[in-house]
Amino acid sequence: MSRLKQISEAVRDAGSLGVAELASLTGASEMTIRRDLEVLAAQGVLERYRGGARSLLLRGSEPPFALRSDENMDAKRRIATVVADLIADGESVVLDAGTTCLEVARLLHDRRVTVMPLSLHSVNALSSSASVTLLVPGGRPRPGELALTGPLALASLEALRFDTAVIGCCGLSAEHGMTAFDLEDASVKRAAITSARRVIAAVDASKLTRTALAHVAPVSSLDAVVTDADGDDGLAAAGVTVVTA
Amino acid sequence: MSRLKQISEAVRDAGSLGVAELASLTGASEMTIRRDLEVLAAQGVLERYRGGARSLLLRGSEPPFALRSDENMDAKRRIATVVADLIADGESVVLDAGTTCLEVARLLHDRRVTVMPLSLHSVNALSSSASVTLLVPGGRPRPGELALTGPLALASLEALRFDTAVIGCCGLSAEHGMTAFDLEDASVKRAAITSARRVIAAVDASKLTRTALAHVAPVSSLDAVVTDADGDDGLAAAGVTVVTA
DNA sequence: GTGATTGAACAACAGTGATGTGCGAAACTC
DNA sequence: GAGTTTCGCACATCACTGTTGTTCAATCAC
Repeated sequence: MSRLKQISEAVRDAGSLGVAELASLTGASEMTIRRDLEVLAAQGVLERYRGGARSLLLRGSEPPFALRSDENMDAKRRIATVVADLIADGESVVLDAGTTCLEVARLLHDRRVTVMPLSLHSVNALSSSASVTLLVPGGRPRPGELALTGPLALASLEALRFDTAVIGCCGLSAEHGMTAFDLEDASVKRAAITSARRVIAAVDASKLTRTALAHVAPVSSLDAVVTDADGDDGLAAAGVTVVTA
Repeated sequence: MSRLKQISEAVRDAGSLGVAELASLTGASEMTIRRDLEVLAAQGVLERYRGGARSLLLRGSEPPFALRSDENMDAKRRIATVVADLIADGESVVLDAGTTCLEVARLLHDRRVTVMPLSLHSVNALSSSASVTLLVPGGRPRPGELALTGPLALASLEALRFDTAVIGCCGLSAEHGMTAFDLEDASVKRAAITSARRVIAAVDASKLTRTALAHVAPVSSLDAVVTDADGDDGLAAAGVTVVTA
């Protein structure tokens, strides 16, 4: 686990922590801790005060993109590989924001497909590709996540129809369906689902036990769920095709 | 001048050149030349054949973004500084693609403004800013340039109204007005001009003697031209405010 | 006022990317 | 098909960048 993540979790669990304590916890020098705290404060994870920092992470929110991006890489890669295999050459795909979908974008780099990513991270991953026809949706990028949201994003999605939507989410269960932490995100995901003929959810197993604030869609609107470990989560019983990577 | 640029010009001037000749010209090893030619071929600058490469640069087109980006940096920076000073805090700005406008984007990074850049390069330059309200237009990024074009881009521009448009161009003269190499680009620039109350052209002096294929707008639609050296180009006589950086 | 905390400057360090060399493989010429 | 050229992979080298730790003067909180 990266030191940044370690600090962010320690501060979140304790509410607030001093620089010296974090230094002895991580084994790094105090100067390094200060620099780390500065980075985390810029990401909105915590708030500096003289001598330490206090957590700003709400219970219902998720840690920022930079801290999630290198977590569970194995699972994400395996899920992304399966998703990429489900996509045929020539297809048009709308690709959700999030770290798992970013892995899918990387795997599509040399494929002959049309892709509209809903986050600038994926746009950047694909912008150097000669084989991908890249479409950028409009919108306002949310800081850190760089997910494109707002009226411009919705308008872009409404103007187009895709073969497949690849959607990540923050929570997925047979009972509550697909849920997201952010209301804006939820409406963009919904628009993406509406504008696609086939919907694939790419979800690591930790999300299958979780439910977030904003409802996106019922499981009945999903054509397939790709995940990394099978739990008895009731999805299959609800009639969804579950693929385990 | 970078070796890449040197190679690209040598091949363009000669039509085609061998690896060995390029190696002795640049002083680099043949292996390095091969790697460079691979890069340039990927950018569409030239075409490899066994033993050498043949130029693909048409006379009427411009060299790709990567080769222009570090040319005339001084002039671009000076122009960009003046342009940034013309923009007041709180303004909404639509920012054209191109290397000069990218410099403007960099200068706006810590300002309190709303910006819609028309190229992904500028989007990336601004996406880490906490003070800029960033709006991404939709569109299809042109390879290399990453300028957003097409119906999605036009729709994004039509949906919004800006205080100021900062436009770069490939040619500008009192007689032919503002011109661009690419037809798609021209229509995006036109839409940007239409959706802004004030139009600033950021143009280095080399463009003032040139005219490109696609007509964008007459000089009468420009409120100010910022350039780096004054020639007797007739712009001032045509009633345009010319600012020399 | 006093002691802890901070941030800037500098040095050491590891990681990354660019370049060159050697060699076997592929391709072109005759 | 033999000989020659060209190619690209693998590895060593080098410069550069980004990270970390140390020192010290300035700043802040009490």
